[in-house]
Amino acid sequence: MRIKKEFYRKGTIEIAKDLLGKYLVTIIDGKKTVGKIMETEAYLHDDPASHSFKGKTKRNEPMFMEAGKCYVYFIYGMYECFNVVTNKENIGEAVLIRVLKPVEGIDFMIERRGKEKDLCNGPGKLTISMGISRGLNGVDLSESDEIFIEDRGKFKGNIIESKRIGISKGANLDLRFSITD
DNA sequence: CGACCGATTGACT
DNA sequence: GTCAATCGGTCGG
Repeated sequence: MRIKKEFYRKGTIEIAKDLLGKYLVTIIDGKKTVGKIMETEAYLHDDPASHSFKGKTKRNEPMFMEAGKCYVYFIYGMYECFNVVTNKENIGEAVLIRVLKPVEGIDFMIERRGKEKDLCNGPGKLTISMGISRGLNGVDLSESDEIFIEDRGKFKGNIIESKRIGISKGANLDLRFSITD
């Protein structure tokens, strides 16, 4: 069932861990796709690597909205990355979804990606496969019919903590969380 | 206004 | 392993 608003009212790191094993669902253009969340990364307000570090701007404004909203940003001129906004309004924190395991609508993912491999194993890839774009910025995950997260229960396993990758600024804190299948 | 650069990816050595 | 692609946000003049 769909995760309720209360889920997002916890600490950012706790949410980053709790999102593992949950299912991200999008219904864009009537095409339903579902992916199991396999890897996340936490971005905190006092973190030099976070977009929110230097305060609110036009770009990162969704990060400062209430918990449970979407933050989608455009990066490197060609990719978009999907985040779940956390913490209270006016505190810019979020959890980046890095890796999904395709579960439903795989044909739609292949159609959007134009290839059959590597559909969701990276933050820029999963947004393409799931049909996520900047138009979803500020959308509430507990209310939208286009994008939401489901808890299908049953996940049990070890959470692996590791250093974040692909960033130049900031300490290599253990803010990256993943599970195996 | 111009210059720089990024929470990435894919192609290539 | 290396590196170019590509463009909106941000910052300095």
